[in-house]
Amino acid sequence: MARSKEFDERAALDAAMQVFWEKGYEATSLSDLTARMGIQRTSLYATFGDKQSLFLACLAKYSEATMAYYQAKLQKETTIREAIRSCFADIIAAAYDAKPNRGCFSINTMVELAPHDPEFARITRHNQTQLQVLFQQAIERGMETGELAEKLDAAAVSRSLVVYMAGLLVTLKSKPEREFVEDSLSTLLQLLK
Amino acid sequence: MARSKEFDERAALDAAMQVFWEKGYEATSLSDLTARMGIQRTSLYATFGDKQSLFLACLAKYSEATMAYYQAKLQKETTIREAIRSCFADIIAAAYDAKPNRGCFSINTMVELAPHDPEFARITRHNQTQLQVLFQQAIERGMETGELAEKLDAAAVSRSLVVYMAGLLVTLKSKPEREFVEDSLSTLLQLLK
DNA sequence: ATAATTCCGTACCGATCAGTACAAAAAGGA
DNA sequence: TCCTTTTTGTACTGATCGGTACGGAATTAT
Repeated sequence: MARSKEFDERAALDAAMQVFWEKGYEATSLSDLTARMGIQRTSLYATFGDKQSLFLACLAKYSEATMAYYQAKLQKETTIREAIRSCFADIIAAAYDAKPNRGCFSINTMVELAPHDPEFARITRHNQTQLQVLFQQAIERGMETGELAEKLDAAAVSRSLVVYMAGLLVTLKSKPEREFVEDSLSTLLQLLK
Repeated sequence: MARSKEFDERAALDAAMQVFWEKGYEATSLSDLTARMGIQRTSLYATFGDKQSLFLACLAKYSEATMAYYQAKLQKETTIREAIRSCFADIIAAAYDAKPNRGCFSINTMVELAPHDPEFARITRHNQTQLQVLFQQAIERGMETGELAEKLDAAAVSRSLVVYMAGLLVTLKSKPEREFVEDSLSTLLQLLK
């Protein structure tokens, strides 16, 4: 038999995800990846395939983690309204903490790759839709419990929320005044009344 | 004296803008630029400086044109509400016509360059703010004429609008179902009631 | 210990990148 | 017509890109 791998595949994939998330696809070089992953070029190709395959694996990993995060968050808070507000507030808080501000991996990919590649358009569109469904289900729960008004169109409102979230993630990349995004968020949440 | 330029500087700049708008900064090569601009490499450097200088000139040209477009649009329509709806409706319509979907040059730049370059963060943030002011002024006019409710917070609502617009431009890059974005838009415009 | 098998490190591939040197060509002023 | 000045086209620079060939090192089974 042969020797076994000397590195942790999951850890390496996670490191690659960080690089792609921060720099995007084109701006990330194979040297960037191997340096951060702590493995050699040859090992990378043998384990993850070429650059695009690795990127796809990273994006999938990110999507799963993110969906699990939002699913948990939307069920934990005391009220639906507060849960949703908390999702957006966390995004704002993270943007002013992190350096540099990475935003959302899926949204970044949507901007960089979706327009020229139908496969990436499909994947990122799917991620967006998954998130919208989570919001819709949360809103519907809120309507059932009486927390939210019965007249709400849960599908339409949740669609507004995810479109707005994409806008928030993008806008934060320019480091606007906190007041700017916080005012916009407060206003948006009036849609839940 | 010497010979005069053989090409139209404005036309060349406009051509460069189209390429950068469509492909972004990094993905655009000097060869892409010279091919579309119809000039030689040397002429490009002599006239516009290096790649980044040319990009900045293109972004400035785009911003001026876009602001003029929105300023005119927000004053032309019959009602403020309809004028604003029309701004967003045009974005949606353009996204399904154009191939590929270029979105907004300034927003694209915000995603690609702002996180790693404070100068680009400043420029794109400024563009975003300028647009927000246009919306705010329009809303204030609507409140004065009685078209819109007096209780509106024009600044906060206009901030929501531009954040949402960024989200719309980004979301459209994944070619979602029209229903998706149209539902979200109808819902968002309830903020103007 | 030895053989078999897999991983790892280096060094390289052709292609392309942004940017430039240089000389021929062209145009204006005299 | 001739000289000066600028533009233009070609060909090149060193660097970096994604991807790979290949041999030595390490590890397991025999």
